[in-house]
Amino acid sequence: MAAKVTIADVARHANVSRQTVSNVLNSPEVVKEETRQRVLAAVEALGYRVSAAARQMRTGRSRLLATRIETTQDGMNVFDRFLHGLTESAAGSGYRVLLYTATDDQSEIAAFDQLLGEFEPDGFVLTSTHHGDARTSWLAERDLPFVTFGRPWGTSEAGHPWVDVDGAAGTEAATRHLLDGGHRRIGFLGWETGSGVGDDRKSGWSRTLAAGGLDADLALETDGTPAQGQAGARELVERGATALVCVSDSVALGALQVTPAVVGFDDTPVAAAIGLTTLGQPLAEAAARCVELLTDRLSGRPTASHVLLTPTLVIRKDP
Amino acid sequence: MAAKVTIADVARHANVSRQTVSNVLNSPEVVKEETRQRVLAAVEALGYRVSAAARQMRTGRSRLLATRIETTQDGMNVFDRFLHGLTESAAGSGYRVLLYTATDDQSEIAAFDQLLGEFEPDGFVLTSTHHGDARTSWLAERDLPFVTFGRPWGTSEAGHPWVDVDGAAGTEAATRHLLDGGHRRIGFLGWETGSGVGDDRKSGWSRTLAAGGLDADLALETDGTPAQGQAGARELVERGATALVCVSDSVALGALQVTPAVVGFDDTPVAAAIGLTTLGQPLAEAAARCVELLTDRLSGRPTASHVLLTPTLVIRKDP
DNA sequence: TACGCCTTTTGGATCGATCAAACCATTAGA
DNA sequence: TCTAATGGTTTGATCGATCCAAAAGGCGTA
Repeated sequence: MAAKVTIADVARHANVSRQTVSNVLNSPEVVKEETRQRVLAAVEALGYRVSAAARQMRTGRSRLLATRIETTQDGMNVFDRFLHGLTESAAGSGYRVLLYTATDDQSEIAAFDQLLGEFEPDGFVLTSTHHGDARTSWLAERDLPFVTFGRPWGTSEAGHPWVDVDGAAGTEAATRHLLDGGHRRIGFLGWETGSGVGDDRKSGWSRTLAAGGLDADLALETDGTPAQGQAGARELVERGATALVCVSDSVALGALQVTPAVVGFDDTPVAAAIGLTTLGQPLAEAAARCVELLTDRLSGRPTASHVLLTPTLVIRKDP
Repeated sequence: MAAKVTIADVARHANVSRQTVSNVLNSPEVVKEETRQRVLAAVEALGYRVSAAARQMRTGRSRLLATRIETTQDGMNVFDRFLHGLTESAAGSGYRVLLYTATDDQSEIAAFDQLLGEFEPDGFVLTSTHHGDARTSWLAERDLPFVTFGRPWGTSEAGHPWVDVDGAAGTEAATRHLLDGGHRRIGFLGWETGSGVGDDRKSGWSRTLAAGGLDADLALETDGTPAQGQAGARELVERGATALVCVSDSVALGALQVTPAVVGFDDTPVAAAIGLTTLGQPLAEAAARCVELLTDRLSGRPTASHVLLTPTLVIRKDP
């Protein structure tokens, strides 16, 4: 294994001092162009890379972003694609993604505490925000940099930057698509009331029907499984529904057993595989925006307070 | 934000020297029990945690494991569950998982090089091994610690530790299950020859039929999509097949449009959602074994050369 | 009492990068 | 001519944990 190349080696090779090398890398504008070139050539020649540990020692910044890797409950989630985008965007800004696991808010806070003591990540990216989220207040109290993918539900205060996908806009597009297809009795299969995401998605459906002068009375709550999706779909169809907007692909999958005019949400692999029309979230962009908000804040640049992205209707069969 | 607690603070609080605190944490056996207790109490009281950066500076070990986050091609993959297990097991051994992205072997090697210079991960976990894998030889040449999830295909040398799931054993179980169900003409839908994983899975099917005195003649290659799965299934059924073993859930999904007696591979969310019988990989255990092999090697303990796990047949409907 | 042996503790040096401040020319201003 | 300012570069000190060599303390034995 090649011996480690330090900043002193580069300095020697370029006939300058350590500090000058450091300046070339961190504040190029204070170094004379000719020297800069010479140092860069030495860096190249020796294959020098800054030691993250040594830099962190001195500056207190680790260039690490921490995020929780979620347990795939029903597996039809979207997190892995988000995580991929996050890793890619972070790398583009010179950051790396560090993973941790947690089972609930409290254990996640414990993970924050431990990570901050050991690896000192510069920031956190939180997912699955929910009502009464203990994590955001814990981080905010300590003035630690973080972004959430998911808006802060419940609290009126927008105390921290967030990125989210506009669920209501999505279901509005879905509902309009079904209306365009000639449907007039369009139902909605949702989650239990109180889930921020679920309520948001439902609102897009109801407001679109209302805008069209139609009753938004065909709605049912489910636990999110295909089984309950199927049962719910059966009931709504009996009550006159000819088409259904669903809160997730998982629910839609069940509904599809009852009627073909179904729109799901999330564009999971399942939807692609079975040809289900659904709403795709711009996950790579969401991840990029998360990194952007966080790194802006970390470098003291003015930070947008939040970003709301619009999902795309992916049409796979005629309703 | 609370000021950082250093080892010197702990030493002062417990009325001992820095070195004694360090000994309590790293070589407890050399410290008198009473002193040990006093130091641990101080650690607890002050909420002290070792600074990973400072330790790494001195010892050269980062307690970081790096792994690539894969792009979900057709999305029906298994990697996210493996990654979750990896993060959890690593944490249990005092390691953290650091992510990077890459598009091919060469860019992954570039990522190795960069990471080794900057964050100095103690080891790598590689997935998706394949014939002529440039990554393993690069790492092996430099004597860097790594494990692969996936056996080294092609090369006879077992030069590095690996963990894999026995695909042949899986398809053998699947084929036997179909035989038990009364089927005698069982087909196989695979990938193109040359894919190590695909050939392995096919071999379990053919050897089981051979052992039962049956011809293993109903086999076709596909590109792995549901579309080709469906086309292939149609052809095999025309040629007399009454049941099909498939190389993946994705292929099985297509085959399912043709005949109900289908077994998939991977137990993806799709399989669970549509009630497909399939082979589940013990991903959490595979991840745990990867961490075990790697940390054994890192601490100089004797290391098993490899681990081969057996998949489980998940029966969801009668063939 | 002196000596050696063993356990436990101590102070200094070190890892590599960056900060703060000093240094050296050279030029502009009084 | 002298001082002040400027641009460009260099020199020590530092971050926190660990390694190293060596000192201090306790105990038993000659």
